[in-house]
Amino acid sequence: MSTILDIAKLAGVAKSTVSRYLNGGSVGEATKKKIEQAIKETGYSPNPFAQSLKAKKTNIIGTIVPRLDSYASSQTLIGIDEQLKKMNYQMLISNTSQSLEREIESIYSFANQKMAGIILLATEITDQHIQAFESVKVPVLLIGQEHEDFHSLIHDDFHAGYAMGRYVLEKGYRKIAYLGVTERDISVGVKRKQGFKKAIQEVADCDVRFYETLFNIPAAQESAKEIIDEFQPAIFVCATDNIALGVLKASYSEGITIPEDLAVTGFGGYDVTGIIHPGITTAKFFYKEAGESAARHIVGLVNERNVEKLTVSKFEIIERESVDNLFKRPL
Amino acid sequence: MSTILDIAKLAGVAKSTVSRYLNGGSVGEATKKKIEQAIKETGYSPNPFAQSLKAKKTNIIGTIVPRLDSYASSQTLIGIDEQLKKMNYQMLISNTSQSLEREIESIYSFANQKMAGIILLATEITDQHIQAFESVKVPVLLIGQEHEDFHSLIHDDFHAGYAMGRYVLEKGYRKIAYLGVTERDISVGVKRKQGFKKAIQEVADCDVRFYETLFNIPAAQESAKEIIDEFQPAIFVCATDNIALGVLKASYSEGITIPEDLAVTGFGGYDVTGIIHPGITTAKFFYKEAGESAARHIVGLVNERNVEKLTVSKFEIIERESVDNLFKRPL
DNA sequence: TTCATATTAGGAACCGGTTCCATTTAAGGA
DNA sequence: TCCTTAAATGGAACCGGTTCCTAATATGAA
Repeated sequence: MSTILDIAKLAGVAKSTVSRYLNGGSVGEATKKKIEQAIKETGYSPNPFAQSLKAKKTNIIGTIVPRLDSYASSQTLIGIDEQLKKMNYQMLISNTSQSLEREIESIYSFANQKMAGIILLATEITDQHIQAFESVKVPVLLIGQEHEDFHSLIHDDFHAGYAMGRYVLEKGYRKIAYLGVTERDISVGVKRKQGFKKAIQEVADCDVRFYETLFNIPAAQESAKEIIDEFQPAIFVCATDNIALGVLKASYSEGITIPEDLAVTGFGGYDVTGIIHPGITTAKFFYKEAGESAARHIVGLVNERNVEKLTVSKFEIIERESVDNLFKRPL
Repeated sequence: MSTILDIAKLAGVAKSTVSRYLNGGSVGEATKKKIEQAIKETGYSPNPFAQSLKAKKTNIIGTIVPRLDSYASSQTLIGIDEQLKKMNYQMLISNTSQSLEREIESIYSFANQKMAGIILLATEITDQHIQAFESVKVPVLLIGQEHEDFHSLIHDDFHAGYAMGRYVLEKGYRKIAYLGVTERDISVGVKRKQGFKKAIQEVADCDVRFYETLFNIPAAQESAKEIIDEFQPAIFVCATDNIALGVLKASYSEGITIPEDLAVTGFGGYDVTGIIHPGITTAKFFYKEAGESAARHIVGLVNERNVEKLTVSKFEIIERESVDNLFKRPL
């Protein structure tokens, strides 16, 4: 591997001149030619460590993600990555396997590695997170959770919840099981439910019960089975698509047909909800677009441009076969 | 951020002594104490760029992946990542969005960034790949494709194909559509088919036709529709789970019931094949375990230990509802 | 006590860039 | 033609570590 000094010697100039050439300083035409020639001959390319050492900063955005094997994560990462590439930044992924402790470690580790900025695909913001973000002097952007102290990009969980509530009511459903998750997850556990509740409160005669389960399919399946036995809802409104899939599995094993005997909705817009049969009605979020937007934001922050503190990403209700129109049913 | 010089001053020693302390050289007891104390006070942690600049090497394994949003990719990445962490290495992901050109770029870029080793989740090995690997002096490991010049870890596509063939025949199917992919993908397009063919050749009276489609679900759905019209197979043996999902969609829209009117099998063992109803019979590969194994291999190569050139990862046939037992059907 | 040999510690060079500063050269104005 | 000013270039210091070499100190054997 050749160094800047090799180029300098080959071109017969000082290495400072080569450096200036590379970084757009003032260099004469004749010298430019010689340096270009030397670089072409050797295939020289600067050592990024030497550059970062001096600059005390990289052009890398560290991205902390709780898991790699989720539709939301991978789509978001793809969006971030593609947009960063366009802006000549790199993305470095740290997968924490849903360990909050590893999240904290990653923050410090990214700071130590002189990342230009940090994006956190957040599930829960603890005091430790806040302390870590404040002690490292690196720009930070949260995705998926909102926090007053930091820049964040969230999905419109509240309005998605509201729209889903309206949708379900308009289809004629009144006996509803809302299958949510822990309230420690503000976006998924609180906001979606609040939006949904608001829609419910606007009509009378609703029999709605609220339940809580975990994020994974088997847990949701188990919960659904119990709820079906005790409450016999006409519809499950699930806080995530995975939970909806759990409900689907439960209904298969109970011999309940969808949507005739039981309707189901989800949140997320995961690919799988459209692949399976019946397709699941869901509130689709635009993860990839959100990732792209996040990339632009963090680069804005890195370059100390003015960036809105809170950005809200859109959603869309996708109608599929898992919900029937009760008003159109033959009597 | 404090530097090694700050620590040296605080402890009243030379910075070379601090460096020796950090790297396990000979340091007296009293000095050790002082340095420990200074490090604790400042929270010092070495600048990785300065270290890498001198060492001309990092402890990072660059991993090139054609896409992030596939079950196989994400599981493999998780396996690599977890194992590397255990061995005190880091993983850096480069997503190429299925562009071969970007794959080549990534190889050179990783070399330039002094990666200790490179793992490529390969789909196709071109001359450009070979040239790139040979010109950078970095250890390389291929996953998913085999090449005589490089170390590789592959799934046992041939035997999985054979086992799937045997399975299908044992269930009594004889009118079979094999829905494969391009032969440029040796593992998926050639090996699986060859294994399957071998099984077929062992029995008489088989009516098997071979088709080719793309990797994505809509394309597979389209192909399946045509094949159903022209050939009316009793079963689709699909080269990937995604293709099997396409067949499923096609049969829904054609009003064909699975497995009564048409059976389907896949390869891969994607989560979704077990979530949906009917579940898809598939040859499951152990992506995460393969990733872990790959991590151990590349680290072995980096440390110039002797590593087998070719490793074959296991598979398992998972029986689900998408295939019937024709021999047990009532007449 | 003296000499040989380990241990321990410090100083300086080096890794490969960037940047500041001083000097030379060229160009333009008077 | 001479002087001022701008452009082009080289030299040296610096970023924060590691490592080699040498010197000082301690240890143990004779």
